[in-house]
Amino acid sequence: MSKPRTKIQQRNSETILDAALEVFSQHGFRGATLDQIAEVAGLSKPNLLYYYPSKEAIHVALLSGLLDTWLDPLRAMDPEGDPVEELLAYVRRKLELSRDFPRESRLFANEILQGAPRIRAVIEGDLHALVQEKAAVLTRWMDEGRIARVHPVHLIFSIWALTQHYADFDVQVHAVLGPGEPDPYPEAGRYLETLFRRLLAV
Amino acid sequence: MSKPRTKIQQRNSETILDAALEVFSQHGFRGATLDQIAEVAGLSKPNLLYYYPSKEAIHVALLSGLLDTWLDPLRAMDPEGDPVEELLAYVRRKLELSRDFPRESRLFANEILQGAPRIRAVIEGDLHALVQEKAAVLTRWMDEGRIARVHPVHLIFSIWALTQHYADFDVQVHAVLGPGEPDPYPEAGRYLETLFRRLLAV
DNA sequence: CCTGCGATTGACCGACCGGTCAAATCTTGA
DNA sequence: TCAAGATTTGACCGGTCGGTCAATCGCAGG
Repeated sequence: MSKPRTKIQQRNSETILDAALEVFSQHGFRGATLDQIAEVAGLSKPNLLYYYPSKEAIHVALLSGLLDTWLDPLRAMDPEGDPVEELLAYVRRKLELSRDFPRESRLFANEILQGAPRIRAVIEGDLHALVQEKAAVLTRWMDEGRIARVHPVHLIFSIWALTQHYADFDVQVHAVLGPGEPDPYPEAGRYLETLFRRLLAV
Repeated sequence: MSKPRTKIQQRNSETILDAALEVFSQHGFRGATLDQIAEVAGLSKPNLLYYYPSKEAIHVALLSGLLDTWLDPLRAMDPEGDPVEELLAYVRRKLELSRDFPRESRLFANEILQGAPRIRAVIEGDLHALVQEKAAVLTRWMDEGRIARVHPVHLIFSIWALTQHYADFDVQVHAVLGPGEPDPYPEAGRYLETLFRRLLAV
């Protein structure tokens, strides 16, 4: 768990992780090769393995570093704030993550698609607990009549699904919209705001 | 394009495609191996290549066979039917596809995630045309005041995202819900019906 | 200048990959 | 029955994979 010490170690470790993110998110774990990652990173393959003991170690480092960032917006949902605004802020922040970090989203999607072999424990542990905690907050808001009553966990699922879709299925989104509209995110933001406002209105 | 002729060819071709679906949907194209597929199919590797000329040919056969099935529910949306009921029927049918054919959904997700290298042409052609056609129908319905005005293509995206989520992220869904509720689909169906009824209500 | 250690790499290894091929086996119809 | 074609497979090939290792490079401190 100790962080890199020298400047060179710091820099190369980050370079490798960034290159690995690029390659893993595009080809999946088994589809990615160390040679590809090394080439993108501008390093030799043995040099990669000087900083990380194995291909899997790079992947794990990437995933564990990512999970916190990914869950932060949900953690930030304030139980004492205005329910609709808190939820919409979460939707907005999550959509921004898709727009600004599509590679991270796809890396995560790849991992889950393949049965989450390397992060199942975290998903069944931390993620499960966090969602259940926030679902309780949502249920309280519904009990207080501040948002409409829907299944709280499926509400969270729908936020994930709708926002991540724009990163994970980027190619499809652009192909279906056609070459006319290059950036779908502004319209997506408006659409999702409408959707959740109407869903949650009491 | 000619279909298998003898009974044996028919049976083995299907066996291979089913095994390939199992393996490709779980590991992606590059992550899957012919040996794995052969083992699942109960055939030898050279025997696989007697029926399909290459690994890629199996994958393409799978994808092209799948796309029609996948798009049929959207085609079935009747421009002369009741707007809300037509849309909800589409949502329901799409959710049933996720429940009954999760491997197909994951295969498709894998392909799109990796940039759709093998079906980009179809996506930019047939799929684009079909969605634009149906978007025009939705726009007409909005003009007639029969459903609320939202961006029609993003409406279709949201149906895809919300329904496919339950197949593609199956592991996450089950982990987050916990071992208590084994089948999320009934609740998902109710949730999505509520969501789209409220979104579309005029 | 040298010395010592962190950083880097060319060459290589065994395993596995997609695919080939000749030979063997099975099925069918005259 | 039996020849001919369809089907099946063990053995194998060249290439690529993740990973190793000894040798080298480069730089900071004395």
